[in-house]
Amino acid sequence: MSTELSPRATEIADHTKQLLAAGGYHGFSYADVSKRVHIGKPSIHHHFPSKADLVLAVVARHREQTRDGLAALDQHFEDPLARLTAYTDYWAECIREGTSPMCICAMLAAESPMVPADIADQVRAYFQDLTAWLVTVLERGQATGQFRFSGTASVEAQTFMSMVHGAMLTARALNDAESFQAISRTAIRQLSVPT
Amino acid sequence: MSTELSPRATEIADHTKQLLAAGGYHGFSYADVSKRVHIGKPSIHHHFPSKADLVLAVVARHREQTRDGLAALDQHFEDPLARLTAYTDYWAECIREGTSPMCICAMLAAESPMVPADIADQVRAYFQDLTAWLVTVLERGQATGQFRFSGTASVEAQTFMSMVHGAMLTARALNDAESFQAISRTAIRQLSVPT
DNA sequence: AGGTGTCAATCTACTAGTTGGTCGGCTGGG
DNA sequence: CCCAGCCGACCAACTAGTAGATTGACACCT
Repeated sequence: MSTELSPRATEIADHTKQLLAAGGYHGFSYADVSKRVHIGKPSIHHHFPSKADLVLAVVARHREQTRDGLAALDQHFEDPLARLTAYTDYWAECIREGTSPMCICAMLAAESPMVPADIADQVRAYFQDLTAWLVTVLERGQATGQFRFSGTASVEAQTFMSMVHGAMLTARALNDAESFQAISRTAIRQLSVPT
Repeated sequence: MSTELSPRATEIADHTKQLLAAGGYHGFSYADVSKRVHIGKPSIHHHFPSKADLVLAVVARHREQTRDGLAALDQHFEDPLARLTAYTDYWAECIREGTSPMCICAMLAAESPMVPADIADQVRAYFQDLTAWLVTVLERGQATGQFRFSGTASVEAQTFMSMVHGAMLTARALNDAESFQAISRTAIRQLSVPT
């Protein structure tokens, strides 16, 4: 099911993900990747024929990792509020530590008019996956009476997702990793029924 | 005060802004600009010595335009809720019509680690300007009893701003301009006291 | 056990095209 | 005369991508 990648290919994909998070599709080159992996430039073409192939593989991996991560999160937490908080806390740590300081799909969404179409399709699918998960969390929270919102769960989920991705932009613009956490907490509080 | 630009320089800046909105700093070249303005590539260097100069000028212009736009909006509307709605409606139309389908500062914020430092500084200033304006609107709305929120006005403003920029990403990713409007309305509703 | 074919992985050397940027000269209007 | 505006020609560096040769590990057959 999940496309198996050789160890080297995995290494290349991981470094590409970092470069992608830093500067987007047009912000890195094969030379950048080859320098980081300590490998010749043509060797990268051996593993991933074209740049589009490489980035596509990275995005596909990111979708899998996200799907697995959310599933694991669902197993650890029953409570909808705890799930939502765990999700934003995960990103807060990524941003604070500097490991993946930004979601690559948010990055590619911004560039989406200037990116190969099949990559844009994967990015759209990621946004739909994430929205779907948020819908289940929000609906469950509405059922337990922890969340209250007026619109459909779908639009409410899109709003929350937008806030998370926007908070990544804000944290970057202000060069202040902590603001992501503050913004996320506020967004969750807005959904929560006052205790 | 505002850096006067010659007609040609203005034309160049306007086209650059479009290209910037489409693909970000690394997503366009001098050749792209020269093709659109129907002018030689070196002529652009005559008006803006380097790419950094060009983009810096475009961002500075965008800051001015935003400042003027928000001031005009403040004059037209007294009501805080009306101001907030007018602000998101403005962007909703830009996105729907295709004129500036995305805020260039949101774009550059994403790329900010890979962009010349003085441009990143301007982008940060834009985010601070916008936050400051939102703070005044939110505080006024809190005073009139139209808005209710639990955190500080500053964090609440950052949250709203993040939601707007994130909604631009979502609209792009889903390739659905209408979703921006739906998300914005939801965000405003979350702030509003139920009537 | 020894030879042989296959194949992934890597390299050096190269391509054609693009990048941001420079230089010197041509124009037309004040 | 001067000077802003513009252009053709050029540059070094970089872009994604290719060609061809060299490794070394594994499998298969005798």
